[in-house]
Amino acid sequence: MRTLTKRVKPRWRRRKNARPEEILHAALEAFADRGFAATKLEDVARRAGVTKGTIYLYFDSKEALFKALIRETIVPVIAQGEAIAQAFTGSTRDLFERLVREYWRLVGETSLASIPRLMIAEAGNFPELARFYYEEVVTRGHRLMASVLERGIKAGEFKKVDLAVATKLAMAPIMHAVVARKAFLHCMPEGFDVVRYLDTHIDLYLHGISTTSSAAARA
Amino acid sequence: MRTLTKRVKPRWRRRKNARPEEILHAALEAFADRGFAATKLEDVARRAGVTKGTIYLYFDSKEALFKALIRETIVPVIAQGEAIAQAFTGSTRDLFERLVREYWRLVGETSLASIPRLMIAEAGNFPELARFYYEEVVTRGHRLMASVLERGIKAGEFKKVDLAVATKLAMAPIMHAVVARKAFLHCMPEGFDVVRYLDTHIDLYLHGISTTSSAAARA
DNA sequence: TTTTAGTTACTGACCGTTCAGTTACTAAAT
DNA sequence: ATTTAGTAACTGAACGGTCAGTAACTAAAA
Repeated sequence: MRTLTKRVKPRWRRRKNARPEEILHAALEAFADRGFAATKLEDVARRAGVTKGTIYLYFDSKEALFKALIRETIVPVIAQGEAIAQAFTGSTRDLFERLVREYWRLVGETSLASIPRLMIAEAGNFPELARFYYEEVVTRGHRLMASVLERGIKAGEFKKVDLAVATKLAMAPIMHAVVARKAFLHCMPEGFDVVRYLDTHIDLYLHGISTTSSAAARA
Repeated sequence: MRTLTKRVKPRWRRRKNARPEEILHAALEAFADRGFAATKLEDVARRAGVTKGTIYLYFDSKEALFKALIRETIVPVIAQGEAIAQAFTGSTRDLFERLVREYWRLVGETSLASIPRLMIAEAGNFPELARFYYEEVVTRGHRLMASVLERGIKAGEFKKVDLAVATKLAMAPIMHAVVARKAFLHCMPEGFDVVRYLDTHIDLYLHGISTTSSAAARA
């Protein structure tokens, strides 16, 4: 007798608020393992549990979706790093280590790790987006790192180095690990001992930049 | 009076031997600034001075063209590095420096610089190719660098370090410079002083790994 | 009932691939 | 030397599959 009044689960629900985030998350996964051009919006939609048309309710185009993805996901991480540096009271060496590890925790070992690789791959196709990313992520990240190095120099912990170069050299091993690991993880039977890699980088870098020759040993 | 016997420049020439290389070169340029999926074979053909159909006389498909590109261009560079290391007689520090600079000369500042970035971008779409590249370029390059480090350790020049990690840390700044520079050069108003960057990396790295604390200064 | 989030079916452009035809070249025959 | 028959490199247009984007419709919510 439940024929007419039967409360079936509706075939879909209206969830205007949740959709954009879900679609972005799905887009991140899809773009991450196929790249921009090779991923189909239908695939993004399926991962997000909607259909293609729905994506167009929230994003103007595939390109707009990609841009939103880059803009919304990665900038907050930089902001968080800046906040950590702002509030930090310990030695600059410890701050350096803290920031490196935090970056790995927030980006390197999460799905966000795909963003730098995506951006590097697609920079040529989206010049304005590349510009935005370079300004708001790369440059801002470098500024943060440079300010840390400067703090160390002012405190007498670090040698007076060329800030621009020293900054790039501090970031490069981390960024390359993020990017290359994402790309080649399947090809590495031996795995990639990231912890040891980061440990050694921090150790070696601090050893190189520190005024005291012995004190680079980690706490 | 040359109307009938006039030697006009022919619309095209038969140049069976030169074509494959020319097409590969065109493909490198095209793929380099658009990525695999986004470049049209028509564009490759135009750059090579032929038409689309001609490409198919020499390559089975777009994918085959891409694979040939990767295989033929980058492997020789590694081989050359191995030859240099084999023949080298000086100090390991000098060998290290020589190899780093040679890699930059042969790859970093040539059109080959696009290959690592391309491979990183497309690894997900071409698993077997990624495997090939990882085996024949990455691993082989790492083996070369590891052998250099081992040489230094045996000679008492270098500390006894974890070879796998130390190798990756030696390569990472170079690789990242190659990849990121290609991607963001347009966005860098300040430019990228590669010479200084490499100098500092060599200096810092050798300083970190050398047994003698002072001798890292370059000749 | 009205509104609107969401679906479904469709379109049109794009591009990899194919192939019939054309042109450059080669060498045998005159 | 000139003609001519034969070959193979190369062209260009057309085909067909794919997919971003759209419009007509449906059902959930208000």
